[in-house]
Amino acid sequence: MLIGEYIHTIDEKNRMSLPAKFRKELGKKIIITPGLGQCLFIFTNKEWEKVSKKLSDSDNDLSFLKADQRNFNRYMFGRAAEVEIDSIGRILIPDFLKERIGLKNTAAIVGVKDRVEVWNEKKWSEEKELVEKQAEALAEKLAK
Amino acid sequence: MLIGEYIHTIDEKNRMSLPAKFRKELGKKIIITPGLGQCLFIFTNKEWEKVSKKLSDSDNDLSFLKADQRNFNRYMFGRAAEVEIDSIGRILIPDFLKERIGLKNTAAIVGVKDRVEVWNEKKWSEEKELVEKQAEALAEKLAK
DNA sequence: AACTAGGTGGGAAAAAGTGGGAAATATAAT
DNA sequence: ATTATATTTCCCACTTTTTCCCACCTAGTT
Repeated sequence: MLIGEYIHTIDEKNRMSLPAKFRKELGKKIIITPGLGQCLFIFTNKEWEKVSKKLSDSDNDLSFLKADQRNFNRYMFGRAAEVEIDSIGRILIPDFLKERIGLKNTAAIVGVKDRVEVWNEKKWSEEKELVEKQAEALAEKLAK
Repeated sequence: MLIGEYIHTIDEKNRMSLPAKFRKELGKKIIITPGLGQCLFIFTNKEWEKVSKKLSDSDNDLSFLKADQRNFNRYMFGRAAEVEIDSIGRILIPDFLKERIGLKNTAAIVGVKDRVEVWNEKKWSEEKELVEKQAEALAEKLAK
């Protein structure tokens, strides 16, 4: 199970090492896509096949005839990347994905059960604060 | 699987190199046609056979009016071109297809599962923004 | 202190992308 | 039919990017 939060560097060559704890589970190749919200999703190959099968109405070879389907597939596949993990556990993050979530020098890498999320470090800490506050409020509400 | 986005040049001879990552899957010959939306579709030979079979099959489930179907087929087949990939991975893009989608010096080449789309770079980034905005709504819609 | 493990950085080699000239083919003009 | 002109194809060369490998740094251990 992929859990925990790590802050890693993205160097000038767009390389980012994956947390050692994640490597075994992620395998040799991963799929990295824009996620919902301001982050990227990293899927294992297996996980991705599940996801993509669901998304792309697989018993319709002509899915491109439907505008909605076309747009969604463009969104999901056009902005995904299949990435190899190198011999020491690093991946390359394509520029177009870096740009999408405003990645610069450092990234927050977060395990979320069966996927990994990649955040701009600052945005991640904001997100955390937000979620914490909501959690506290929720807790109080529940305490009553 | 064809995924990801690449920006390539189209030179004065109408040559455009295909992303190295796509070449294996695309093979030696491809079919390039006007796509739906402001882009071109590139299919592998195999994929094209599937698509064209389905499209021309008169008892398919597309519930087109006959005239509509005729026109659509004219659109898809009449302007499709079979194109060879040269020894270093480039193709020639016919002028009439360039004109159709307003291609100039650079193109966005986008893998969408089992087809490739070619966009005017600027239009592609506009399209991305648009789809991004619609994505959540779309996801919900498709989830149904 | 030396060792190990995880993370970071950099140089050299290889691959990918781009451009341009010459040969081959096609098109047009005389 | 022949020459001239344009277009396409093939090949080579340059530049940039990517990949591969090795070295270093830091923190925790022996």
